[in-house]
Amino acid sequence: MAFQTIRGTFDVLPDAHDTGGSEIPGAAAWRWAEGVVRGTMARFAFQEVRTPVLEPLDLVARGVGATTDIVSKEMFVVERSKEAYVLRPEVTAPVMRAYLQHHLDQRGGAQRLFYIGPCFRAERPQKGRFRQFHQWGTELIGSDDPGADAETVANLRAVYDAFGITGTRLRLNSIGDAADRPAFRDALREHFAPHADQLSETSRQRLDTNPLRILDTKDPAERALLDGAPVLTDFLGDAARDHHDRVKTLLDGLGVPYVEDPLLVRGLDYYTRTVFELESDALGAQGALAAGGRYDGLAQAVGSKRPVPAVGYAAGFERLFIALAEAGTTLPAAPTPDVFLVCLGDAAEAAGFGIAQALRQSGLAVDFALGGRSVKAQMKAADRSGAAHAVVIGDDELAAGAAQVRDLGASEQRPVPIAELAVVLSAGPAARESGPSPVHG
RNA sequence: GUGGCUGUAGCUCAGUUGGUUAGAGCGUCCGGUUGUGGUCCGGAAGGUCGCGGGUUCAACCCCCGUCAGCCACCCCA
Repeated sequence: MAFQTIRGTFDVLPDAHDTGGSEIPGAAAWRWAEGVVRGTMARFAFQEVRTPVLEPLDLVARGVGATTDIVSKEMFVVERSKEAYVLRPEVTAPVMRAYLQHHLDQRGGAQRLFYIGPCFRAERPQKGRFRQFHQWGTELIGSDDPGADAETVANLRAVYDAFGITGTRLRLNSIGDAADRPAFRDALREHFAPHADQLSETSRQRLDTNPLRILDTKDPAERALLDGAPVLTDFLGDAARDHHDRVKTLLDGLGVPYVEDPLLVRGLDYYTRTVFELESDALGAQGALAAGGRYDGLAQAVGSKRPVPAVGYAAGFERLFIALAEAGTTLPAAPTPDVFLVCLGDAAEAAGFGIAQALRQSGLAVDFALGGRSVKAQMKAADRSGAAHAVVIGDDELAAGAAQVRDLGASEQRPVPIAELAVVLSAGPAARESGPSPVHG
């Protein structure tokens, strides 16, 4: 085997396969999952946008934040003609870029947008963590109303409900407005400074660059220092506090469950006020299924003259599939043809192409073996294809003008005039459109 | 980026204290007389034992490096 997928990437094949630990669902499962997402988005009146995989490096650096891990060490940078591009590590900054570039505010009102697509981060691969991974997410741009936050969270929950995934926990917090942050940062620094020697090297750096990040440390020793540390909630300005309260009231009214977590912060710089994360205990270290929040500061960070309030979330397909597997959900298998054509001899094979074409034009999915294999081999292939019927054509059938139609399930066959094949075969179980549904168990 | 574990046919795995033609099951292909599958029987193809060095008369087995996967950390979806 000469070439292989590069580290942390994978192929999607007709059937599921695994990379050694992570099960990669087949293409039909991906299509189905994307369809479930699209269905939910439609019900929330979110509309799709598709942005390039390649974006200007500066957009990401300024949008996501230069001190973040993503920008400082996980970007795939592409250089060409002195321009620096990156394979997008997330899609929020690109969508905001598109919103500003195309003046989507001129469509009127807040824009309810969603996306589905690949992202790239040069992290060390693990189960549920790839270098090319796939996300869907929403961006509700142009509204500072708490209702926008509530809609976003409600949408997130609705998607996972549609997938039948239970046992998740939605953590919610407010990190306040940019103006609230300095006082809190100072308070944090004051709190940690005396214990700097007990902090890890990275935390000590963060004390300088981004003290909020120390809050979500998992280091037990550092967690101990969190006792008595200043609480973000106490530093919220009136506007942010009121906003947060109204978001919670709306979610309570909707019956959307969440838990408040004053230690929840986000790794990306653009967040303001509302932040949340959906996690599952079933996923091990990759517990985060989805995360998001409000990012009122992003637009200006990427060059807008006016502030543009917005809120959204991003969710990972790879982790969704792990959660679906944990839930015992059966994913759709590759589609099967309706008919498998078995041709004996050159004349029959020549006629077979015409018959296949006619059946296909009538809407049937038709497969057949190329290259004149033995009847036995062709029948075996027909069986394996999953087709409901095999249509056998040989010299006898051509002479009689009638093919043998074999019901592969019942093992019965009868002659059918070639001209009537399309009608007869279409009369069967032709509910192929919607495809199989997953079974929850 | 750090640490640990793993790496033999398409898949799941065997492979004796290093010993000379590396095996099995499943799968694939062909066949079991002239045109019929899912069972059965027979046969075949398929492996530079992840890759590269080293030790040795001799290495899939030992040593070093490297790549990849997995797990944890970090971080994140």
